[in-house]
Amino acid sequence: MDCSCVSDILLTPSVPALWTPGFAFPDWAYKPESSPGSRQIQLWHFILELLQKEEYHDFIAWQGDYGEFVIKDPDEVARLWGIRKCKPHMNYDKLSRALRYYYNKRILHKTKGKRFTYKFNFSKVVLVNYPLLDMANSSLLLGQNPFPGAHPHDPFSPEALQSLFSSTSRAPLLDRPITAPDTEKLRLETTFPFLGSGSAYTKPPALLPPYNRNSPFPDYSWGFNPYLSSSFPLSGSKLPTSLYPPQFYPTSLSQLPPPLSLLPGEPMDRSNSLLQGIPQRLCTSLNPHIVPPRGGADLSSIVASARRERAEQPEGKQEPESDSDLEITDVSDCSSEAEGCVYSPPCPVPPMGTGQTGEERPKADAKLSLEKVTAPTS
DNA sequence: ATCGGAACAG
DNA sequence: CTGTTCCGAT
Repeated sequence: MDCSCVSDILLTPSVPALWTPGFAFPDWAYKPESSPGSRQIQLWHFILELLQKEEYHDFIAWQGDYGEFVIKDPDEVARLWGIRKCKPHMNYDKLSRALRYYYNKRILHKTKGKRFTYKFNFSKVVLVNYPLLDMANSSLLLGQNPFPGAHPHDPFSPEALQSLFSSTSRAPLLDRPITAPDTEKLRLETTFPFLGSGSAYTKPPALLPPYNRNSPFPDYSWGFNPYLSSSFPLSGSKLPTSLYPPQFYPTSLSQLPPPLSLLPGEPMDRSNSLLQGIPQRLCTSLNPHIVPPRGGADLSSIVASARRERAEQPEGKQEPESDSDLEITDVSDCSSEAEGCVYSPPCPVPPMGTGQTGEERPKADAKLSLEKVTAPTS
């Protein structure tokens, strides 16, 4: 029998087909690898998604320090994971094993003493996915507080994370799904060699050349560097620049609507202006050469962050081994028929109600008011 | 509960 | 490579 794992949280109504790219996982990030046996969603990614939806807060939720989450219902989470991967016999024991593999990769680590509690290495996972967060971090390094009202010292505060991960707080940015024919995958490894596997930590980030010096890339002052698209020429040097095409950045950060208040049980009105108060000048001051007006990933901050994360490593288990290559892979369902719904713009309405395994509990309730903003016909 | 080795799958 | 499946050890 074929487990119809087509439906999944990713496809539930809580996530609009045109999920706002830019902050959370942009649709292009989910694009399936056009190679046979395209990869499937990764566990950490899946976890992040569960975490992001309130519907699952009974099973898994943020708790404790930033990046820390607790699996309240291991069996349920395992079940969901199993559904997603078409592994009917999945259980927490197995899922946790997979989770443990993340330790060495530093994507996760265990919060000792707390049952079923793990913690994300957001400086690693998030930064590369969330330029804005990175920006926040950057500004912190600059002694500024990008989030007036937010924790001055916690770029990864629960509030920040919540709002960044929450699809319900996502503001529709520029639309235009970047499904450019050549926008295949973007390996972080490619973008951030020092975060990638292989050369991992043996290649100090600090050694990366400044991005304007002898840059192999032309000066695309508007932020989007075509070189980052598909055929990223890694030949000579791998230079990180702006991680995302311009449409992934808000025209003006201050235009972003305030993130919905989330994180039940925690006072967080103050974080309402999380993404609003980011001074636009930061965008330019951080990376004047590459991403002037729209903000973007700042290399130095990422580097700093990566380092900090490293130092953070408790049992200095200097793993010369591969450190995560947080590849953003596709999230299409496990069936080879990923064509059905690739979770991207063309993705129609989640095929629910039909051949569901009946195990899912959609809990439809998303009342997203995300209107599709069609290109601001500039 | 948690960990991590080992074999194995896709 | 990312898990999945087992499993003995702690």
